Amino acid sequence: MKINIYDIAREADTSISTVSRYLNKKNVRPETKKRIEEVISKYNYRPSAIAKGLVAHSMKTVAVFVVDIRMPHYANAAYYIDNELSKYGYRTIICNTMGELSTIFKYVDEVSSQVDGIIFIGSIFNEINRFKDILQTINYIPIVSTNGKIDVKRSRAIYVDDQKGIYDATKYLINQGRKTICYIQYTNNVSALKKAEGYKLAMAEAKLPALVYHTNEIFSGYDITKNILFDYRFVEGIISGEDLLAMGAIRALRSQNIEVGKDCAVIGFNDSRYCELTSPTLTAIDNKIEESAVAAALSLKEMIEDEEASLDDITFNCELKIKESA
Amino acid sequence: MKINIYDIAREADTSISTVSRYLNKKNVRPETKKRIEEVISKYNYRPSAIAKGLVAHSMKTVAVFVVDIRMPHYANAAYYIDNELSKYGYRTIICNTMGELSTIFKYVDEVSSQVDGIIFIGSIFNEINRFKDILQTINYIPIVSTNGKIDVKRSRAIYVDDQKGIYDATKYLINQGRKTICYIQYTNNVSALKKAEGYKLAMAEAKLPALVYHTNEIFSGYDITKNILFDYRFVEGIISGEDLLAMGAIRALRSQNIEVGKDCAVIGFNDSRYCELTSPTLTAIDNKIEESAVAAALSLKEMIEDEEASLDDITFNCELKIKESA
DNA sequence: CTGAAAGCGCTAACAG
DNA sequence: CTGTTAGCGCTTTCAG
Repeated sequence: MKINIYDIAREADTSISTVSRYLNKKNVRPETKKRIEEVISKYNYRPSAIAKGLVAHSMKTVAVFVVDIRMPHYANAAYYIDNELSKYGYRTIICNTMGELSTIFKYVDEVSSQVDGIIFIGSIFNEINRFKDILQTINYIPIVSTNGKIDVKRSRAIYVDDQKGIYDATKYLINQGRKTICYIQYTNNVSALKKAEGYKLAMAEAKLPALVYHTNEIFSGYDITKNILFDYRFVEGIISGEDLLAMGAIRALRSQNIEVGKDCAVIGFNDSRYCELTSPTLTAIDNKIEESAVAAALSLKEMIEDEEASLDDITFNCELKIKESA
Repeated sequence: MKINIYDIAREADTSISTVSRYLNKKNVRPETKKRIEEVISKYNYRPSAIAKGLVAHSMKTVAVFVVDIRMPHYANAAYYIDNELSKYGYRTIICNTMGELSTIFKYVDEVSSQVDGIIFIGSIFNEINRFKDILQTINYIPIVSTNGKIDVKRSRAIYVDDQKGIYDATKYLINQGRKTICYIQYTNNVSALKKAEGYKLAMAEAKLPALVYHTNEIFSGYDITKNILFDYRFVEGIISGEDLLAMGAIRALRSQNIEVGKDCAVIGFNDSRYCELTSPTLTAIDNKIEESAVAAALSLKEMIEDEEASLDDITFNCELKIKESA
């Protein structure tokens, strides 16, 4: 039932090398070629990618590590990476780690002997650097990471300057004359801290108090904003490290009949397409997911195919995308 | 640099079979075991998954075909599938097809010789049935599909009764005394048509006119609703085949100061968590993504591991999740 | 408990 | 242009 190259060769009355040559588009005498083609299409034979992989030392597969593919940022990154790499014949294995070290370890262990390279999306994966044995197991395979750098031989980092993005956005609100501006911080990972830092910096420069609210639940924007309103009834601006939190904030503000964009400005982070769906539409910091994902994909491909590929850091800048909420 | 089982055996002064046994947790004399362990951890050796795969005829990998991982429905499905299957040591390859036949073919061709099974998410993949040679290439591998059935030997279908879901939702609005109820249809695939059918059925039973608006752009809810309002200024209900469209509808309605949930009810489809983010929150039809995805994953696993596994269809029913918009 | 050897399905010299 | 043969790195009999 499962047919292999020997079966094809036998039935086409030739040798496996000739079949292999045919498969790899090398020269084969027309008559022989015809016979091979017939047998192949008769059985709809497909050469085993695994056997091929064993010879080539490559399955043409990469692993993409994310926290949770359900979150827009990761879904987008995974999409653009897959889209780019599939052009070159690479397949993408998704690893949902939920940010848990044990899960990360498990996946790294499983895929490291199977993939040509790994992309880590998000600063959380910096945690890996604390574990020497994990670093060891991926020490010689090409690694690309966004917003962080993995400490192995062949590692390249793609940075997006989140901190400056938030800093600029905060400035933007301050320049509108707003004073009571709150920041909603999501999680405590490196990126989250940097973002909050951007906010604090801008506020400090304007001699305004930093009002940071913290959450680990991405859909809690509504609830957090309730707290904000309890503390600061006349809040003039809310900036958040995640679009979804900002969307929740808009809902909370509107439920109190606070005019979003006027009484209180709201700014999100990511500029996912969901920003179009709130009323008013959400002004957000575009952190260049597509650009950075494509850069990650291309970098990884180069590192896989060229031992000498550049390992220089790449940095992108955020861009504030003004819409209705600020 | 890249070390293999021979290297380990040599340095541990034993044979590769013994190393292999150790690797597969079979009995090995304690002293030998100790030596092997030392060498393995010295080099941080990981057995090649590819070579293993060649012997086992399995890479413990499945492919999940979606239209676009960026859409919540697919991201959720992929998440739950990966989550379930990873418990059993399977990895998930994501194939973003954008619903294009050529892309579907390309991916099927590439992965069919590499994966243990395939899951197709969404009725669009019914299209495959029109192409005999594609069916041929996956004829013997386990296939699970949602909202559709692939015509191959080892195929199992998971259905969610979308039509009834929409029918019930429409009824729900009708029972509220609403008469001018519009439906926004997304794409023309089998599921989309069935959903629209559910709406039409309910409207017909109530002797109300079916008002169907059509779009192929998932973020066009706002624009479509502008059209609806142009045609029916006093529309009393909008039902949509996708949450995102309904979210856009809410925005359009509110921009016209139409009270959503009272003047005009809005119902979405999927009941993704984004429904919590609009104001008012979106009432939506829960089409049981988690349940069906888990069922798909489990079914596929069974089919992979047991030649005789059940191939009976599985059907889930939708559930209307009432929130503020209806 | 252990080692030798065959084999998984393919590619790539090498000799013809 | 073609066939033989030796791997690729494992697992799995089969003897011992």
